[in-house]
Amino acid sequence: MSEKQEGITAKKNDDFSEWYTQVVVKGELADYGPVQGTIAYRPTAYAIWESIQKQFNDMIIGSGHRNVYFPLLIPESLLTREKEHIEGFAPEVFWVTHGGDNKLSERLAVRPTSETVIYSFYSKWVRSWRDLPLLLNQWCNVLRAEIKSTKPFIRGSEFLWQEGHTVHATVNEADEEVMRILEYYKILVEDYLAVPVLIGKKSEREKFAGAFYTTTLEAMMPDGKALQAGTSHNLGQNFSKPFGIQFLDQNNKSQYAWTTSWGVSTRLIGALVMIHGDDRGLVIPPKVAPIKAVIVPIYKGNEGEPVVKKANEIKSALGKHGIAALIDARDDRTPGWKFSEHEMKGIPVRIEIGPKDMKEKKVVIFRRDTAEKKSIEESSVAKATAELLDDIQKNLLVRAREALKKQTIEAKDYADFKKTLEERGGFLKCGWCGSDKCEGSIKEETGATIRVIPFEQDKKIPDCIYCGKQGKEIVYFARAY
RNA sequence: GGGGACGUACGCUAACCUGGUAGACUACCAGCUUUGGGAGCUGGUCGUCCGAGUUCAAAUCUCGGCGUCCCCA
Repeated sequence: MSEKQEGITAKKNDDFSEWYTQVVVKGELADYGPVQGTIAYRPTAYAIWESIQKQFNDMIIGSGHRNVYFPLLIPESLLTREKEHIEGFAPEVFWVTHGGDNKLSERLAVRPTSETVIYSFYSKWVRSWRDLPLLLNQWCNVLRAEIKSTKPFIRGSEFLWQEGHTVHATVNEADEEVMRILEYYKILVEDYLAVPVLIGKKSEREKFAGAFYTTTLEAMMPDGKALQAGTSHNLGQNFSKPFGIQFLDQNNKSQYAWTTSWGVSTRLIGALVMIHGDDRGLVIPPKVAPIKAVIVPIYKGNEGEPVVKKANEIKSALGKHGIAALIDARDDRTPGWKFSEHEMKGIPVRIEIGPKDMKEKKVVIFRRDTAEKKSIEESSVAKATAELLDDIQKNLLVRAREALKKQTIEAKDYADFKKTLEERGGFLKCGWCGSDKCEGSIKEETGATIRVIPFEQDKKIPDCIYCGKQGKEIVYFARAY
């Protein structure tokens, strides 16, 4: 492959960070904005996001949730009402202080998350046990001032997400909701994005600011750093009390409600780029790819017409199977150029049709994940493409699972823990005594934090990796994005 | 949170040290020729991150801001 500058020049294994930036920018997913940490989501990235929205909406609407929209601006007095919550978010809140030239009497926060503003409504809307559960979700943007190390999709000052906010009569119902959503997230992330995750709880130190407890999905990136792919929180009565979300139960007794919140963001796009991309560029999992196949007609001089006509026939054959395809019949680009470009942009399947194929009634079909090409009967192209798309989707998840397995390492002792973390990163599986002190010391000494306390615990719990006392739980430590 | 490197056209880069007409490649536009792994010829368009200072003169020197990347925590 030539080293032309418009291609991806960084290697994924040599310079991961530079490689990621090139794939995102040159693959035309995003472009940097004029304000730090902001990006434009270009058509391919936005289409992937819409695909995520569709899948997740189908799941939550099916289970009785409804979509809504709440205000962007939150008065300071409201944002600061729950103490732990504001302490967690204070450093990254953007404040609106002026309307035109006039200084506002109260500062307004641009939402970093919407619990507080939403609960100001919920306190009015929830009156009776008959109003519960209240199951609402919104798709919106949020802003968090990120001063250092921003990365497109992974960490930015503005991102898109969904935030679900539900109210329940009992803690059990809230628990069930938290787990239901976590399960939906797992399906979304693994079955659609082909990104395997570990699921479990966060430690007290790492939980959402103000939460009773937080559950999480954690993915592992090829450079050995963990990425939080989504979270689902049980907020207990921590918010219902300061915000006055109360209802009268069947016994005419006033009760504080139990609330949950949960979200996934456009960060998921970053995860799929990091996990599936290669030295040629993006690899988009077929289920979320806006264009599943690109057809490249190849011809000499004035022989193009029958080839382009054939390409159109193939496109409509694919269309009948529900496969969105694009014909690239530009005559100012050579086939090789087109191949490189579509590979860089991650289109899962390419179909090449030229004079040789026309004679034999065949086409060449190429799969992006393994870069394999083969010649097939033209009459079977739709079926073959559908099968190939399925196979690519499966293969991406299998490959990613293997990588996750290799990057999940049992630490023998603390020296081994530090050595492994330093050399290759990954999830370090070990015992933990449950003390915040050990967790904090490890973070200070190594930069690693408890990413997840898995729900599925082994029978035998090893001693704490740090203090050597009786282990309470098995946990996974990692450095994280 | 700490440290380092760097900002010149879409991109990559030269001129910077030693102040004096910003140049190459690529991309882009037009035309012609081309098409099975980043095609050729001819012509053309586009640039010194922002602000202040020093100077007759600033891409170049000084200060500040903004931005990007890397390493460590």
